[in-house]
Amino acid sequence: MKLGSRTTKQKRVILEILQNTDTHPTADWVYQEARQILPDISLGTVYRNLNLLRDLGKIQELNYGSGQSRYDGNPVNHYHFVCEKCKKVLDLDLSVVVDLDEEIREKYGFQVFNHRLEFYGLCKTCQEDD
Amino acid sequence: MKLGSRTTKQKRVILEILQNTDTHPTADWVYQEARQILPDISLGTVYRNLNLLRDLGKIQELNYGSGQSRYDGNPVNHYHFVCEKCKKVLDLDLSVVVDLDEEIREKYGFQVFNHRLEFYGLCKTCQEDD
DNA sequence: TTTATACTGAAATTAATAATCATTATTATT
DNA sequence: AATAATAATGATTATTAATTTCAGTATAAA
Repeated sequence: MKLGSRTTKQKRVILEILQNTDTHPTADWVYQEARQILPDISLGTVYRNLNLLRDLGKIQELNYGSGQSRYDGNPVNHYHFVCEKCKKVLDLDLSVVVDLDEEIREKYGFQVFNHRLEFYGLCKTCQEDD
Repeated sequence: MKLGSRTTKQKRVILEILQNTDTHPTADWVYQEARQILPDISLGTVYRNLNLLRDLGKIQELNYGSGQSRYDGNPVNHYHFVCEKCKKVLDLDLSVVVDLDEEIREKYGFQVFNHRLEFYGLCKTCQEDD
């Protein structure tokens, strides 16, 4: 038996929470949500499973600035917009630019696994009320 | 008088250290370097000035994963490659794709200030010794 | 239906960063 | 130059997010 091989209700609930939101929540938000379903779940278990699910490639961990990590239930690469005022992270429907990976491979000889692209600015609602 | 208005030797040394390296160092590395020149400088002062210089737009703070922040003495936008094995952060000489900002502005109505693009993989030396 | 061990909750621990505060140094004003 | 106002400092403490520990529990293989 190896790490991450057993299905537990905690693991299942955490993954479901992430797959049913597009808010790219923090570990603590996931914890609060999980408690609604499993009142005795601990924050440590949430962190443990978030790391596990990330390592298994089922979710993505996002980092913007030096704040806490955010988690994305969509494991497929896509880009994000981060509002600098309300701090919301929004999914962008842009075609992923794969040719850049190739350009770097050729130009520098690096092996490129993936890339991340994020945009920073003000979302629609935050532009209005300023 | 307002915050960040006075020139101190600590501030000058920290900025010079960052401008004379391309290693995108952590706060602690900057601290160790600064102590060679100013033995009594404190880590708190290093953090304070890094935040200040970032807010003044003279340096950039970089975040890859949930580890510690890295700092870039080049305030102009450019892209990075992060080696997942040796953790080195390398500058890339790619033309900045400004048209993407415009595309998002049009498509979503967001005001875009800037964007970040980073590539993850294995650098040349880490590809060899695996 | 026993056995091996992955996973858990609770608590303690770590690591990075920020805040506090009395003192010092810088700049503006006399 | 001397003085005054206050930004910045070093030293220390506090905060925060995240990880680790550990005895007990639950999962799944035998």
